[in-house]
Amino acid sequence: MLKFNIVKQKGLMRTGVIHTPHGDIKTPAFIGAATRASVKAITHAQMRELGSQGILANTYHLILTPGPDLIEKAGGLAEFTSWHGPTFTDSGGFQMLSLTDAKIDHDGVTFKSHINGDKIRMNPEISMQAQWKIGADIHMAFDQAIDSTDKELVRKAMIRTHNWLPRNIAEHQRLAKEAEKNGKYEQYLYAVVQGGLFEDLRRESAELMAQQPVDGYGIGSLYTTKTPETANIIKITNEIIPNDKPRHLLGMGSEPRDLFIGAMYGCDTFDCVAPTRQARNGALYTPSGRINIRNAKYREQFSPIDSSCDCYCCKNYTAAYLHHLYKVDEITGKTLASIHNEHFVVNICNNIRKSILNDTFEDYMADFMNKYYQAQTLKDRC
RNA sequence: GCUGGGAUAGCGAAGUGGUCAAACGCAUCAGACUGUAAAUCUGCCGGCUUCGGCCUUCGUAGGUUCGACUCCUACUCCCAGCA
Repeated sequence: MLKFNIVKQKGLMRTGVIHTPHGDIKTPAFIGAATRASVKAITHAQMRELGSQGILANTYHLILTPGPDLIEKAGGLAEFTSWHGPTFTDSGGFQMLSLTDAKIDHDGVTFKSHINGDKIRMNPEISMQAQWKIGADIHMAFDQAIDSTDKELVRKAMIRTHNWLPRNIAEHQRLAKEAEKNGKYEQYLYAVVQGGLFEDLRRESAELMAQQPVDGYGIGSLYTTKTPETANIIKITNEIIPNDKPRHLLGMGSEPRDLFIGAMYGCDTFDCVAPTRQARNGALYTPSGRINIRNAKYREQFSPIDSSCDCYCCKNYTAAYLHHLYKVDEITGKTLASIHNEHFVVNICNNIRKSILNDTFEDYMADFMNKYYQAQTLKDRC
């Protein structure tokens, strides 16, 4: 079983430490999205420097290339990437949503490779086998992600996820025994709760998941706290799943607010592509809100994006220089901006952790929200 | 000086009698971006606007025509070749 120590808890919210074979993760923590075994535009050394505690890669993408066998041969994801720290893999379940031609059946899914059109078959067993070879510390059960307000569709995806869970667990346990025999490091499995934005479905899913012999939980198919039901769904889910296991809020974090709400209702780790993707596209986070570095007003701002920020970008470069790099499409600009955004969200989680320990979470959150979402009403912020 | 080609919005470039404020690309200006098919996508892009339209444009000045970016004349400038 994955070791998870809760250091301090208040209601659902807590701070703790997840002990993985490749190191500890102090929670709450933002895990960098490294879909193809790379946090886009950022080196792993830079990730360490900005304070990241873990990265999350995607099984589907790594099956396509370079293939799980190769990563296994390299010694696993942490070794292969020279990240050396804690790692997660997503099961490939999200690609059922993002790849429009995914054909889903009772056993699994057939994807058409977005690279060369090859048919790629995935199911719980295939995903588990691939994840064990890729060798991240924490695996996600193969589930069906869905983004729909059609309750029947959401229910079907949930039932499918439930049906697949025992297969995920059985295969995971079989592979764990095999690994133990071969002296390979331990790897752990999170079950993924589904049920969309429907409270009754979420309860049903969480109750079923709570009974399972898994190491932790992913909360899937939630996307943004802009949708008012989201916060409550996180809350009721975490009220049901076991308190003593870590919880990962899958893919949610396109708004800093998502992290506060997730942490407030008991999520321990987060991942999202938004900080790096938005950075590449010129949207940078600052304490007073998101900015677009391409905007003409930054042409002559000879001070950092955020002078209170202690990331490598803000310590060394001006907004005017970044603006220029974006205007001429120099890749360094994307790197600097990605470092800044990734640092921003990693830092929020660090501050949340400290504020839980100091009993100042509410103040920190209120202060952050006021500054970041200044133009919005209090209701919008929560 | 002669001959030929050309001059269209910030730039490049379509359009060769009406459906043209004018395709398309770039640039500009702004917006969006979920477990990443995303260094991507969208909008704007002559002026004004109560967003329905109104007004002024296609080197300059005239002309033909119901009607001209499109045809004719002159002029200005650019390019190529020949003197």
